[in-house]
Amino acid sequence: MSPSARRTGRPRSAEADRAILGATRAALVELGWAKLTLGDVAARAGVAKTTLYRRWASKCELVVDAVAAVFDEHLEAGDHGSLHADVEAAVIRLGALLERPETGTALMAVLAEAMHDESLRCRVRSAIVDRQKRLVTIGRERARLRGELPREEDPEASARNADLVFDAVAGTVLHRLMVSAEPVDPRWARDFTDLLLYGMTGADSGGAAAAGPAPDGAQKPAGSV
Amino acid sequence: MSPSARRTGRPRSAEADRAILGATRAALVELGWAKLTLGDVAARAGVAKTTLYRRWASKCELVVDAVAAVFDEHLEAGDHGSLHADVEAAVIRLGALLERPETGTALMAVLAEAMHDESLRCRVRSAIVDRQKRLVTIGRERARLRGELPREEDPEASARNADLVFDAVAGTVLHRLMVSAEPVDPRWARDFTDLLLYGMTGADSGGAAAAGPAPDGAQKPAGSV
DNA sequence: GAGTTACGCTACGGCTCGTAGCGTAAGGGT
DNA sequence: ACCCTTACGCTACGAGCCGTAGCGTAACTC
Repeated sequence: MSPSARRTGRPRSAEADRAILGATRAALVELGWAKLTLGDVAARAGVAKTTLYRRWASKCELVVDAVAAVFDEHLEAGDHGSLHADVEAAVIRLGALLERPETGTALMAVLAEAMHDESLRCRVRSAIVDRQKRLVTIGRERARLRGELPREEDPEASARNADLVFDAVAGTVLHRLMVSAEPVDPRWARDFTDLLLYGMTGADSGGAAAAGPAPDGAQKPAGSV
Repeated sequence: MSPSARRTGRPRSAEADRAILGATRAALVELGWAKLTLGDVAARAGVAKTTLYRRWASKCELVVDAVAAVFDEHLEAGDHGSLHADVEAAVIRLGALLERPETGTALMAVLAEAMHDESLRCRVRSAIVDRQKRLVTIGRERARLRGELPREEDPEASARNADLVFDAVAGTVLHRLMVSAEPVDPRWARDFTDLLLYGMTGADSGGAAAAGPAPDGAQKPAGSV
């Protein structure tokens, strides 16, 4: 089982892997989850159907890997100077990622199927979720060093809060795109970031100005740079 | 097509409808979306497969209706006395709804499929989303009357904010349950409500501390009843 | 070269799909 | 009561995809 156990024999074609995953994404966009057939994927990828079955046991696992590859390409947690800017950038990045027709569709379908398959759920978690969640932890740590967030003594409470923020960011963006079916444009990203940082009571309707929103987008409170 | 056009002939059995929708939910829990077959649903419901096809053109539409029926049973926007209590109650209610294995699974799968089917997306929207969204509008209106939220002159901005809050509430709860796979328990509901109302800077770790802006809603610590 | 593993190809039983055809049940119109 | 209309249950069917097995060949290690 160890990696060295596979030193002998003909190695698996790495190009076949890439072709299959790419074909999976392409087929997903054209056909959708329900009509996606593994035979079709194999044909698009130019490999035999049996080759595909030798590597992935089910449609779900194949799609998870296909999507995870896209997520991995867009993993970054750059420092944008402030908590507000970091959150806003993460929202934009995640939105752009999920706006790809292949990504959102596949993710939703896989998550639905993972409800009945514990191993699949673990696969999703390790391949996608945990990696994204790390970005939240990093961003919060940076904000704490900047003094934008209070120090937290209790590590367990800190983890709870990180999970909460992650669910809030990822879930809201996902819902915006998948359910409400509206784009994650810059204005929405800013509004949402304001909501996340300052809450409904402080961020609504342009914040301080109850008389009307300030279109010039004057930075709301003192928090930003 | 008018309702009066169907006055003649044998009427459709309302009981068959209920049996089919119930059987769909049951099968969904046991088998999941992928393995759910219409033939199986028909058998469980005690109706002929052809009867099922006469009413629903596809698996998606059937499941949408099956889930929408559950959502309809739990639509309420009771006044809990404060914006905080209203939001918290909505989170709990939505969480309980989506915690049912049939509901969450089905919703995710249907949403995934709706990416490729505009008519299906409309069906989901009118059957589920819009009705839930109305609750947000009602709650915000009540909060405005209480003075918990500022008045909003611009109806377009108000609608934008309502959509944002809806995406935040529904999306975060959905993500918590489907992706993070953790329960919506009372503590989480309270933490999330705090986040929504007072923001990351004000709600974290129970302190209005540090550098964050002081939320004008000073009732936060005493908020939990 | 011998051994090992992956690949492409073909073929197959099994299952589900969605539809068609038929006879029957349950209402409305006169 | 009688027809008309529509829905129902049942059976059967072609079509498509699934997932596997078997075979010969290709690629790489020792």
